Amino acid sequence: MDTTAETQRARNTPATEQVLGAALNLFTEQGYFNTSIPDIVKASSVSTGSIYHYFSDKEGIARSLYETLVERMESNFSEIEAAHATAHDRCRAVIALLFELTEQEPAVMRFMLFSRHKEFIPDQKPVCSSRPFVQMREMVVAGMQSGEVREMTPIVAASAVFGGALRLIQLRLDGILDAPLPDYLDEIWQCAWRSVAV
Amino acid sequence: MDTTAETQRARNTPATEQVLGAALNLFTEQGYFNTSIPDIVKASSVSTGSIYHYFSDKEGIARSLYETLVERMESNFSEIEAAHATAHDRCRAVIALLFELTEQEPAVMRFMLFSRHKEFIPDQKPVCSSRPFVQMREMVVAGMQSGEVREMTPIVAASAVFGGALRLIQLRLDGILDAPLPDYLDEIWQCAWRSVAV
DNA sequence: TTGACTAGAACGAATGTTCATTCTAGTCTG
DNA sequence: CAGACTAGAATGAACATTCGTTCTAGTCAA
Repeated sequence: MDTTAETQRARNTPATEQVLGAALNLFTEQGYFNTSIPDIVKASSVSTGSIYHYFSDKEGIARSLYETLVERMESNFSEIEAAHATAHDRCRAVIALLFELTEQEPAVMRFMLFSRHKEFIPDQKPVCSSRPFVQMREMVVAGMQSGEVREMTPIVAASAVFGGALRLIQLRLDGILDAPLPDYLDEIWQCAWRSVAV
Repeated sequence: MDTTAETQRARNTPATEQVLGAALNLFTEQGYFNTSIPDIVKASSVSTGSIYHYFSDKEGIARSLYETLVERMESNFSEIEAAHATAHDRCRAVIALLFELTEQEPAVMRFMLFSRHKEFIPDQKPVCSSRPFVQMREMVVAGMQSGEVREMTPIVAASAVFGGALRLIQLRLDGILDAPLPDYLDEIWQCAWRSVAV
């Protein structure tokens, strides 16, 4: 009720989109702390004054960005849950989506998965406890209940299923993997599923 | 020859140890950019002047820390390679070691695995291409050559083997896992190995 | 043994710069 | 013309780094 969440303005004007887009790129290329407001001004062609008109402060830009992207991921995952019935299909679809997103919008992925949000959005829980990650774990647990996935500590199972894929995403974003991720989808998925299937 | 690497001083005086220890804690607790030199002065009981006597600058502290820890990990892994003959045993030992280290010295692990070094040590390759990670991949490849591990893209195999464990480490450091990691060693190792064994 | 001399180490106040944020003034638009 | 929006100069605080000085311990000459 008295949380800072209410402070959020940031409607979807072209200006805010400009700012969020520029901030996303700068934050992921150089890091949040190496990005100054003047940098964002230059990259977005939106003036200091306007930025502070739409956002409470620099942190507010990051918060707004983060919330938007988490929501997007959340609804992506919900669609997947609706479109597929089995844990097998759902988990595979999640990995396929993450792989494609990484190729299409690396900055989004970098910001979501591999930023230390805590450092610049102080009152933020780690990504791992954000809704999308919870959804991923729920998919695995559902598979355990339906008998597709062997009985074991749920979070360990989830780590086994998604760990390899997340690792590949990191390697790809770090430039260690040359081929696009979807090329590896079948291979890593076979490993992932074999590791937990009954 | 003209690289900055030579500039490194930082012998092992008590003072430098103090500074490195304090920096490790502060960097991992609050992040590099949220840590000021005065913070380090307070936490280490070493004066500003002395810090600049031993280290070229703030970045130099981080560099020194990083290099020390990478070397340590490197030699740990070499010992493991010497002590075990099969890919199976080596990889398992690596995970066991990482799990124990995470419990014993979480800050070390956090700094090594989950900091965005690029952001504060500009000329640093991503961790994933540091020696220890290469060693991990080599272990898997060796296993493929010896017939223990099924034929597949090496880096995908390595991700499958270590991905789950690394994920658990992250979850543990983020406070999502309550039990100490070694409790999960058998379970995750079974998954990991099953995912790539012939 | 003493006292002069030296060099490295330690100190923390002073400096200059960077940067988030604020302010004042101006410009559209309904 | 009123209110939302834009603009960019001005402000002030925080910070990394420098500098002049002091301290400590070792060396050596007499």
